[in-house]
Amino acid sequence: MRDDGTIHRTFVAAEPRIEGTSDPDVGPGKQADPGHYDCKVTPADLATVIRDCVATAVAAGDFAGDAPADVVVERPKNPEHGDYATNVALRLAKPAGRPAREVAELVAARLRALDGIDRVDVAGPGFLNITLATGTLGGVAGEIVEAGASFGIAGVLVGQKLNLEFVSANPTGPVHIGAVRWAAVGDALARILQAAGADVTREYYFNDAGSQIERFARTLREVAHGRPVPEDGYAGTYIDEISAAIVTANPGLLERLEDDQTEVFRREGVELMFAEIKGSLASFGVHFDVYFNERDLHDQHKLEAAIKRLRDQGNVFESEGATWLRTTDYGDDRDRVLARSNGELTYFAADCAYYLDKRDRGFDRAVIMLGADHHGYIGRLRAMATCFGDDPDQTLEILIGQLVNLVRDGEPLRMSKRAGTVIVLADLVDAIGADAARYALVRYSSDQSIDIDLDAWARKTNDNPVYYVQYAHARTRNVARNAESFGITVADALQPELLDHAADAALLTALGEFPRVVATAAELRAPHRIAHYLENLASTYHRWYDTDECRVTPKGDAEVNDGNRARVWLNEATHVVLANGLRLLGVSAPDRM
RNA sequence: GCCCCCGUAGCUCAGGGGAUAGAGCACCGCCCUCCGGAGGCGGUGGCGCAGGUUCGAAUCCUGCCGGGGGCACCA
Repeated sequence: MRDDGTIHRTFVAAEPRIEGTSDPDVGPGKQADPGHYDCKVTPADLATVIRDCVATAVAAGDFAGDAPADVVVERPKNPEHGDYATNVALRLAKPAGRPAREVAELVAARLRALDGIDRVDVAGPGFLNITLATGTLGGVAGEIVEAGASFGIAGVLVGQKLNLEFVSANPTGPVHIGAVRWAAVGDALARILQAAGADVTREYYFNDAGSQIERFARTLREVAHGRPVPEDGYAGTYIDEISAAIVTANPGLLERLEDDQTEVFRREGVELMFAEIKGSLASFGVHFDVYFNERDLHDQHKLEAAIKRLRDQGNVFESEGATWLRTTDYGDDRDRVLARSNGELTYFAADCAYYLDKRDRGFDRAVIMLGADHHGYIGRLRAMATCFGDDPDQTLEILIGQLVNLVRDGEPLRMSKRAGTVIVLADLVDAIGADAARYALVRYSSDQSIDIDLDAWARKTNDNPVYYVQYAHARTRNVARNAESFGITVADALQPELLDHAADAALLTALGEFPRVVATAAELRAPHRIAHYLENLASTYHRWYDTDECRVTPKGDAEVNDGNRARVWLNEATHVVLANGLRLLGVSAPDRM
């Protein structure tokens, strides 16, 4: 018997909850007996129910100990192990001072008394394998269809006000491939965090001050005059285009004083570059709530204010004519310069001011996504937060993602700024489309460095995961269209007990996992978990679709029956979850392909 | 030298302490009188090495070995 292709996620009841009990005033530890449960068990609150059962057993003196802080309920890999399984008894055995299987039997006895649970078996070292009553599981389809777009919304992060900073590419060139991963992952993560209940602000830090901008401006000016690109300048066709555009828009510009010219090229060059960056991100489906200008920090003297604040905290010192922050007191491997000996404020000083500004804007936590080449920033940023008097474990979270390479014809694409062969966001979208690009970039753990094979992701075949998932969604819509022509729709009430085939159960339990997958993806900042879940769900759906007993429309010239009418709900529920999941990844869910 | 990430099937990757470690691709054998075969069913095949913690380790800790990236009064 092969695995049903689905994943096994967990339910965790971390907070004591008493929903699902008959008396809201009776806490878990006070229930007299399990008969108090007069409402039906549903998969969604199974963890809570088990937790309460354990508490009841303890209160009744079945065994000693406390209900564990979290009860883990998972979908067993092996279908013979029931619909759900829990290891509570294994965790309870030690404090109870009794064999795990004995404890398991005591908990099982109480679970069996509950309405909605068909069977509870004790297996292996003391696992509880729970089989839900047919109608209990089938009801999931109704809950999902009813919840629609809001199915999957979890509350694990409610009350958290997060600032999520990502991309933040310098406006001295188009968004290059290295930053594109963060555009895709950052945006997906923002969606997932919001689905988990967090208040999320997407922010782009726009480095429009500093020497790299001056180099950019000088390059534009030199190119306009037909002179060679400066040694430390930028190259690429975009430079020629922007330079020419500025000259056209400003007649007589090249006759003005050099410094005046530079200022015009700087201001308008940054403006044009930024418009292009925003445009390419928009074509990628990525939008920011805040574009934060570094220049504003300078103009409003926030760097000086931040340094004063740090000085007041006693963490600033002068040495060799420069002003330093003593970050080594808080784990950094060297102290950091805030103001150089020539009086110029450093980029790090701007980082300090920017962090302080985020905190002053009321964010509980600044989440910053950086490429692996910036991992050295972690130490100094955390130390800086500590220097401000914050606890960086609470207020600062730096997510490091590994690098991405593009591959074509099995060969890595070598990129050279000088040769103008830089691959930018727009090129990637042109090559494989926004859907495939986003999916390819979020499908892998950010801890993993990845090669994106342009040929593979451009293919419209089943070795392309994004098409596999999208096809499954399109298939749900096609089935719905066919069903409608038979008059089979979700307008008819669901009879959950008719969803009684093993394939129905496999699909229902997979669908029911979605909220937990969203919660886990949010907590672990791991969008790729959504992608893997969707691929497994698509597989489970296809298998269900190919099961003759689970047809939505009648086979041949058979009459429409209640089984068909029940299964259109399951088909619809699958559509809802696939669409919701794809939306979290910023990938479209087509009705037809 | 120090720091970060990775090492799981031939390949690309999942597996936040639990039962027989999963999927896709590739390879072999099947399934279109049947809601879209862009699909499904079956088979072959794996945790870098060595210790440690634990009732239980791919998962946590230490050390080694391999691969990738980083260590500015640059931005």
